[in-house]
Amino acid sequence: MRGSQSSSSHTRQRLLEAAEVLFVEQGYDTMSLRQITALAHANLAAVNYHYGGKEALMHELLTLRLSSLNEARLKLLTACEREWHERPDAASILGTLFVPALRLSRDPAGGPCFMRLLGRVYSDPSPFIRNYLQEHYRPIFERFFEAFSAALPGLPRNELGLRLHFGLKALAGMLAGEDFDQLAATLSMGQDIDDAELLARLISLITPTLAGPFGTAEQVHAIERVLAVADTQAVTPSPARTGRPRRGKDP
Amino acid sequence: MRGSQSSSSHTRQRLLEAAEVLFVEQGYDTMSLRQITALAHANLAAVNYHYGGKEALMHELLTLRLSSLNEARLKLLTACEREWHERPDAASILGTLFVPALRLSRDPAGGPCFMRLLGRVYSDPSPFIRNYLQEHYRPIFERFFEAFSAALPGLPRNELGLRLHFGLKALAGMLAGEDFDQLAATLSMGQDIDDAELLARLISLITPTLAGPFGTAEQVHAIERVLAVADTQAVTPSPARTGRPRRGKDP
DNA sequence: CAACAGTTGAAACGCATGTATGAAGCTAGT
DNA sequence: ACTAGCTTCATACATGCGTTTCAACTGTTG
Repeated sequence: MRGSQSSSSHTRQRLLEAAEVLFVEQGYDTMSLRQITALAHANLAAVNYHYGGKEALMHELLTLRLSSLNEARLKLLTACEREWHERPDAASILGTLFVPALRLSRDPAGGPCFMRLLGRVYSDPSPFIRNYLQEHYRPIFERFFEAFSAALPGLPRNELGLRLHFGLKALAGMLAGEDFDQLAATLSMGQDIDDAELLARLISLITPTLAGPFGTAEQVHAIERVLAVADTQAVTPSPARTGRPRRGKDP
Repeated sequence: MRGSQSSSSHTRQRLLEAAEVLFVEQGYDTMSLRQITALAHANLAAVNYHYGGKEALMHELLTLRLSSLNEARLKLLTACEREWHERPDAASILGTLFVPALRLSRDPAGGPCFMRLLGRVYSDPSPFIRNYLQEHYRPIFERFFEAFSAALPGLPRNELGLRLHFGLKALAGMLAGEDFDQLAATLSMGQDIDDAELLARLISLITPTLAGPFGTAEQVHAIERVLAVADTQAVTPSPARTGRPRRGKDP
């Protein structure tokens, strides 16, 4: 009955690996089944045969990479809340988000470029990826949102949502763009620092956005001075663009 | 010779407006010429006839919307540097970036949803949009980079680039996602505040990222505590996924 | 009126994508 | 050996894209 497909079902694995590489480099929409199957030295139909379609393949990849990460995050947050006698502050909560990610990025089980994958996932514009995250990880997002809310009392919930959205989106954009090692190199500035300090520097980019005051008197004053200078400037007259139709393209 | 095409060359205008709406809502790659021409009640071939292609249409739209903005930004920065007797600090420089944008967003000349357009432009993943920004606005980006560098001495240039990339990308992502008025409503928290305070609050989201210290002792300590808890947790055994091939899709 | 440049219209082209089909190849189990 | 089942292969399909073509239409000009 069975036992035959195990011989060369390495194809399944190679397809997954190829998909991971191409997804990290290009994103979901841009990577094509023909690219994937070519990189995996497999036939075009292989993806549909082994997984049932492009989305199913991606679903498998995402589940493989993200489920253990988010499990670890939840466990870590819960453990910190239980073992400590105080509520975790914002920096600690960010730590429970980043520590598991950093560990997986160095674990072969996390894949060859885990951090860039993470960045892609959180910043990919494709509806399918969006929907996957929405469906699978809204509970854990809400869990961490509540933790942040408890750590930052006095911050209205919509304001907190705004700032979280702001800070984490920026982080995802950076991770997607460049290798994490490169980011780490910039953050460590050539010195040899340990994980705690590295993560602390990364977190220091976000915490001020979360906890910082908004609209200090100094800042308001600075803007008022700029506004005053802007008022002195004449209103730029719109150049009245008048374009003519032209056939074809002009090389 | 002429005079005939002016009768119903409103088509050109309508195409531009439709492209703007669809670009703001979907981005460059996702919006199709068929959508644009349908929304503009024009023929499919109209874009190629009037502009020469999709990219040329977009080029016209971007130039129309962005050239005056960046002109105003440069003028304002230069004016502030000249009129003041001190170098502008980071908040003021951010002000010279945001004040012209805020004005244009309230000026009919800026288009119906200027802020969202701005967000889209700066966060669109399409190579064409990227390339347009790179080619047309690198000088002004470098101009402002130097200004920030002067305002934040002691910050290495690559570290500054990292933080600017971080903060401005996050801002663009937010503007693209939701209407600016909605953002303003959240920032003002229902109260009635003037432009200076509104912009100050917006800027307060970014300045701490730019000027803040990185890796304080407190933060390092917080991370070390999280790392300690993480070490106590057993390494999660990977659930050994064994999937079987399945033909077709399962609805 | 007739000729003409500008504009619109409907249809097709070439290309790339994800998916489906059916024959051929291969590897066991009897 | 041979048959059954899993896997691969080449190929075709339907769809959507940007672009092109050319005929029909429009309003002005000589």
